[in-house]
Order: sequence, then C-alpha cells, then structure tokens
Amino acid sequence: MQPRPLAAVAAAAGATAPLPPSWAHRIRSAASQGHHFHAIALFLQMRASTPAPPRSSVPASLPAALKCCTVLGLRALGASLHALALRSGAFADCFTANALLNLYCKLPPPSSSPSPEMHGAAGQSESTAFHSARKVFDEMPKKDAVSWNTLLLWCAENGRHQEALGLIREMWGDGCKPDSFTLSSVLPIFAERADVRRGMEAHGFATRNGFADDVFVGSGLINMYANCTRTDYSVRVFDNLPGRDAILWNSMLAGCAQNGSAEEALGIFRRMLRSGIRPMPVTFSSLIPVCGNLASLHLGKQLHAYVIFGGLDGNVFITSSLIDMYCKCGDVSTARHIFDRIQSPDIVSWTVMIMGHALHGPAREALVLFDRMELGNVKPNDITFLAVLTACSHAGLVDKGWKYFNSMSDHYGIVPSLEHHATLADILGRAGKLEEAYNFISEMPIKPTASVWSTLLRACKVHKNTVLAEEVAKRIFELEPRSMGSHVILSNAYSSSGRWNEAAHLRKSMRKKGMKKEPACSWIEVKNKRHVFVAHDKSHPWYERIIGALNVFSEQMARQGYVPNTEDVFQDIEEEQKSHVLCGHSEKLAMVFGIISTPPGTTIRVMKNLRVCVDCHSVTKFISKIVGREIVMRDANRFHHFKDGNCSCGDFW
DNA sequence: TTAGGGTTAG
Repeated sequence: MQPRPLAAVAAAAGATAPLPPSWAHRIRSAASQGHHFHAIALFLQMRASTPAPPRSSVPASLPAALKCCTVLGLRALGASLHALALRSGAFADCFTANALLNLYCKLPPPSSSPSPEMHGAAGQSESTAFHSARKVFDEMPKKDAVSWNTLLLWCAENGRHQEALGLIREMWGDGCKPDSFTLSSVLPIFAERADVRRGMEAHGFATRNGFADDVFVGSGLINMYANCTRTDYSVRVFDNLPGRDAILWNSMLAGCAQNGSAEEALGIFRRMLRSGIRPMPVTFSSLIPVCGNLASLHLGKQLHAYVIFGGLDGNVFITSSLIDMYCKCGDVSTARHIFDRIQSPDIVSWTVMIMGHALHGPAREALVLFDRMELGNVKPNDITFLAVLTACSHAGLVDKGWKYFNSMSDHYGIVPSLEHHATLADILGRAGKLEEAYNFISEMPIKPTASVWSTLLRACKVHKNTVLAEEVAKRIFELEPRSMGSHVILSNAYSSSGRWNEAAHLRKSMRKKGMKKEPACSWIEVKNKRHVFVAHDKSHPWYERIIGALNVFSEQMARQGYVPNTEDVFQDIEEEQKSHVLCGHSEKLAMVFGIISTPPGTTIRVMKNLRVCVDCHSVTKFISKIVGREIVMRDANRFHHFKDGNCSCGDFW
C-alpha cells in the first residue's frame, strides 16, 4: 500500500492545509542544494517584497545568503549584507557573524597596491585580509567554537602558525574547548613543521576527548605522521579507524608513496580494491610515481592500462606522473608519445619531459623542448632550470650552462639554489674546467655541501688531476668525515694514477673506521619478475648459461677489435685477473641474462645502483650491435641507450 | 544555521 501524502493525512485529521514555505526556508534550501545564484535572487526579492516579511526573516536567511556570497566570490554584496547585519542586529547572532567572518577569510579584499609586481604586495594584501577578518572577529559580541575555528583555519592555511597556536590558548581561556575542527586545522601545521612531538600531543588530546574516530582528524593524523616519516604510526591510526572513506584510503596511500614505502603503498592499493573502494584520479597520481621509483615498467604499464580504462588519461596530474614514470623506467619514447598528445602541457609536464631527455639523451632535445615551452608562454620555474642545467651537463655544454644559470636571476627572478650551483659546478668539472669549478664552488653565495664538492672530486678523478682531488677531498672530509663515496673516489683516483700505496692506505683507514662500500648490483625485469645480480653472483639458476653466452660474445667482440678496459679495476692485480673481474660485473650478468631469456628484438632494460664502468659501457655498445637490440641501462647518474654500437650519452657520463 | 581531510617534476 502506498503511504498517503502528509497533507492528505492532515486534512483527514481535520487540520488546516500547511503554510507555504517561508522566505527564509526557500533561501536556505536553495543554498543547501547548491543553487547559490537562485538563493541570492530570492534574498533580494524578499528584501524588496511588500508587505515586508517578518523581521525574523533577516537573521534566519542571512547566514545562507552570506555563504552564497562566499561561494560565488561576491565580496561587495557581502559587505552590504555586513551593513544589513549590523543595522538589523543580526550580527549579534553567532551564525550570522560566523558566516560573515568566513566571508572575510575566504574573500580577501582586492589588493590596494597599484602594481602586482611591487615587492611585498602579496604580504600586504595578506595582512589586510587578516586585519579585516580579525576586526569582524574582535567585534563579535558572542563567539563560539565555530568562530575560533574559522579564524584559526585561516591562520593555519596562511602560514601564521604561531598566531594559530596562540588562538588555541585564547580559545581555552574564553571557555571554548578545542574540537575535531580545531584539531584538523592544527595538525597540518605540525605536519608541515615535521613536529611529531606536538603532533603526538594533539593525537593524545583527540583520543582522550573522543575525536580520534573522526575522519577529518584521522586524515590529519595520517598526514602528520607521514610527513614526520612515521608511516608506521599512520598505518596504526588508519587501521584503528572504525570507518574508512575514500579520502582516508588515498591519504594512507599518498603517505606511504611519499615516504618511498613502495610495497606498503601497493599493499594499501590492493586492500583498497578488495574493500570495494573505487580508485580516484588522486589514487593514480600517488601510485604511479611509486612504479617510477621502483623502476618497474610492468607495474607502471598495468596502472597505465587502468588509467585508460577508467577514462582518466586526460588528468594533468596523472599524465605528468605517467611521463615521469616511463622516463624513470627507461622507456623515454612512450613518455614522449604521451607528452606529444597533451594539448597544452603545464609546467610539470614540460619539466618532467625536459628532465627525461636530459637523463636519456640526446640531451640537446631537452633544450629544444625548453625553447618550445617558452614559445608556448609557459614560464619555467626553479625545477625546470635544474632539468635544463642537467641537460647542459650531460651534453657538455659549458657556455649554454652559464647562459641558463645567469638568465635565472637576470630574466626570470629565480634565485639559483644550492642544487643549481651544484649542477653548474658539475658542468664545469665534467668539461675538464677543474680550476674554474673549484673557484666557482669556493665563491658561491650558499655554503657548499659535501655533495657539491664531491661532483668536483669525481671530475678530478675522470680528468686525472690527483693533486686537486686531494685538496677537494680535504674539503669534503671537513664537512663529512665519513663520506663513503668520496673515500672511494679518492682511493680510485690514487689507483688510476698508480699511487697504489696511498690507495691501500686510504682503504685501510676506511676499514679501520668501519666503513663499507655499497655493493654494486644490477637488476632486470623478465616476464614481470625482477632478477637481481651482484658481481660474480653464481646463485642465479641461469649463471652457467649466462657465462657461456658472455664467452661467445667475448669472442665475437675480440674479432671486432674489443680490448678490455681495465681502467676501473682498482685492485693491484695482473691484467688477466682484471679482465676476469670485469667479466663478472653485475650489469653484464643482468644484460646477458636479459638477452638469452627474451625473444630476439626485445629491448633490454637494466638498472644499476652505481655508475656503469668504462668496460661495461664499451662491451654493451659491442653487444647491442652483435644482437641487434636496443639496450637501456640506468646507472646512478643517467640513462644509457645502446643501439648499433653507439650510446645516447655520447660516451660522456 | 557556520568551519575542516587526499595528487604530478628536483
């Protein structure tokens, strides 16, 4: 049986017909349904209507009207409603005053400064905004938790952290207890400052006061702990929440992804799917970078397929993360294919593509893209310049490097950071301009770190200037006495100039200090499985087959003129033994395994944790020609694309 | 009837 309409029930009971909805009711319901313009129109109609509606209509509809002004950005109308609130006495009502306070927080006054380029204009307008909001707040006859929370959120979101924390104390003093809203505004402050101690205090307060189950507090805690690199606590908060909405899943996923906890992030993604939560665009833009960091092309491709099926391939965040992922997995041509299909790339898409070409070579293509970007009126930022300088470094373009470096402050108003200085020092060092690099680092306006000096140390080793290497190493050891990499480079520099005793002495002192070199390893994905190799690793089931194939290649290479390059064997042993050492290098094992376990023509992608050695580089060039395959090798510094006996790095790395 | 949470490049 159909339920009878309420009016019919009322009529049957002998009641009068219900009154038509009041003005205030109509305005509020239009506003709550998102019909903001309609709500405003109704409010204005109400004000003009005759006979005048009851006096109570104004305070009953002002909050909704003010909310609509805030959403629609109608600041002038908001100001006249402010006057009406004062005239009508509605300002005494907390709901109206809070709605007005929110309007002033969300819609700062237009900047009084005539030129937006004027220094400090942004700060001035921010300060004016604060004062107009604060004035409304101070004049409120009555304040409730919403009033405090509204102003506090504004302070928290506008970098006025101390004021925000001060407001909590004031709020307590005023007899208003912080609530879940207060917590969700203040937690991002502790997150940004990575202040886990105060974050934990807030967590304790939330638990004691029954706010810990609130999803907003929950996501605040998850993000705070993740920003403090305590994803273990984030997971605990997440698992203890009684109900988890889609945003909480995404918060947890992003927290793991940003901390480099790849397996955990993938685990959260799988749990999310099993729980029936539909992935959202943000799910993919968080997760795709994980595949890039793992250099796992098969995983990245699976997510890409998911993105296409979900119709999300037009999302700029996802597209940029896909381009970056393909670059990091060694497939720059797919990255470029995606990039070329974007109608109007944003600064992030341009930057990841420029960096992709810088690291894969030919590096000049990166500079071509930079010019195209400028023609398209997209303004480069500090990260774009890092990419461009990296391209100059890999292409050995000293003059261009200087040009871009100087143009940052001259034409773009970007102050070069430590990283920009480090990259320019690298450009100079790689090009063999060692003295110039030394002077540049010594005179840079930011105190150079050990890592800036170590780029020069490496250059000294490559260009065989042991005297300067010793001087540079001294600087590094002052800053970082236990710098493993620098000890190794200096020791290798001694070895390559035949100073075996000094090399041995240095190695001995490293052993005495308990320093151990990171072992070299390489890996390759074959049939969606990762195979990891360390030097002379006999544990792989295909080891004998790999060595057999390597011997066959060696004979073919010898006929084509290959001579082992023992330059990078830093042990005082016979040449024949050195060749044996070279044969067992992990990247050779991984590459040969790839060749014999995949169909002819398949591109081989090898990843290595350290830089590729001179001999492996030369062998890979020969093998790429012998087997007619493209071999991509990612080392600690860049990507090498070997094809037909050549490498995209132009033998400069 | 007012206020709040997740994403891409080094």
